[in-house]
Amino acid sequence: MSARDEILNAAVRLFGEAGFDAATTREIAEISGVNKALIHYHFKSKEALFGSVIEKYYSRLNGALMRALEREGTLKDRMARLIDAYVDFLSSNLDFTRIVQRESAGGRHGELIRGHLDPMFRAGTALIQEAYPGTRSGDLAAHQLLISFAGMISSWFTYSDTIEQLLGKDPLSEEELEERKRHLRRMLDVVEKTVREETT
Amino acid sequence: MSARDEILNAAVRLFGEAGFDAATTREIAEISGVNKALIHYHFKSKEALFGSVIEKYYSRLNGALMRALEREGTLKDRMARLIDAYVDFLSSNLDFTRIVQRESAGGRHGELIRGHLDPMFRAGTALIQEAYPGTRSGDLAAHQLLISFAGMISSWFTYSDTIEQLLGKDPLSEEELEERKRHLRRMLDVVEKTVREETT
DNA sequence: TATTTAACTGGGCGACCGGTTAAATGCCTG
DNA sequence: CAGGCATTTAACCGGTCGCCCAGTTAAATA
Repeated sequence: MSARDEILNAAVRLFGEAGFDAATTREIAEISGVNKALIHYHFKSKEALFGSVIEKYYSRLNGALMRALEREGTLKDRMARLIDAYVDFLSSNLDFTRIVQRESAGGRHGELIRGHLDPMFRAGTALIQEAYPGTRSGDLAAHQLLISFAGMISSWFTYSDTIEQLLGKDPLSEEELEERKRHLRRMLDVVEKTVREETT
Repeated sequence: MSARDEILNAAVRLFGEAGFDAATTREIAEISGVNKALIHYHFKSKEALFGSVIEKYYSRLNGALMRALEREGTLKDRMARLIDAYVDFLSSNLDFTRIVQRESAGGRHGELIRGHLDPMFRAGTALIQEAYPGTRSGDLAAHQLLISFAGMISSWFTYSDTIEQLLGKDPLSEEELEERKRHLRRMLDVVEKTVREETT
């Protein structure tokens, strides 16, 4: 692996574990087995390094979600796949997940995160509204549903430590993640049925 | 107001706006119109000050949720009130909301947050399981439902900036918050009906 | 009035941070 | 083999941070 990639890997790990401020370029250099001056050679600054990390992972996430959506099937099937793909991506990139959660909460890098989140949200609401015209307004409006499902998904990771205490099991294990996915599909089921009945 | 309270108010604001690391004791002192050494006189350290802030607001949150639960009504009514009270508290304490969101994501203060979250989650699951024995396991298990609703509620604040871009309206305004509450109550409606039917 | 106690002040220290510089070296390729 | 890019080394800087300490003020207590 190139030194540049080593730096990126160490960066996402440290940013995820400690947060942007507490993560030092010195430690990132140490972990990636690279001199700290090299970080400023490849990336101009700590901020820019952070931006590269975000860019890299959002690009991957976007690809994963697109792939899940583009395959054939009913909208409900594609949505179920979308949820699965989202859960899979977050659980496979826990450091990134933590970074996004921390920084999207009104941090200095909120703009960066928002720039990636916004088109995804727009695409999502448009998709729902096309299939279910009843969701253009009302208690089950498309944007409300989207935020709700996004929250249901991310909360499993947000509260993972608390859930572990609660269940006595690792919520990030393969089994528990599958159970969470079943729950989410079931919620989709229940909501979709209601929305469908209201439209007709 | 006592100097101690001034410090606490400035602290929750700065911790919320900038995060623990970026918030400096000097600026907290400046905002609260107090000498910076006084912070270390009243609270022993920056960490301890942070702990006092968390303690203060979780104590209030606990009180608000308890009050919402203890009033009479069916379980569903009490749950709807619980959701309302949670939304009201978060929207009235946005700095605290941001702090919790940031720090609960595997930060250095995760333990502190978890210590408050854990008993609330336990009480919540127990409540659901008592009323709906069917939620002791399965796709709509009590803990899954609890995490889902917690996520639905907090996500409105987590993504508030993105939602604002999306809707062109302030999601934290009185009107939009009421609309969000209606959505949440509707989700509760739909889910409760399903769980009730499955139990019988 | 004398003494204690708590609240508060100003100054500064030591540590660490991100970033810079400049010279030297390894390494691949044309 | 020449040239250019990647990387190392090591010293350094300006700035900021949390925190500590000696001392001051003022009100309560004896």
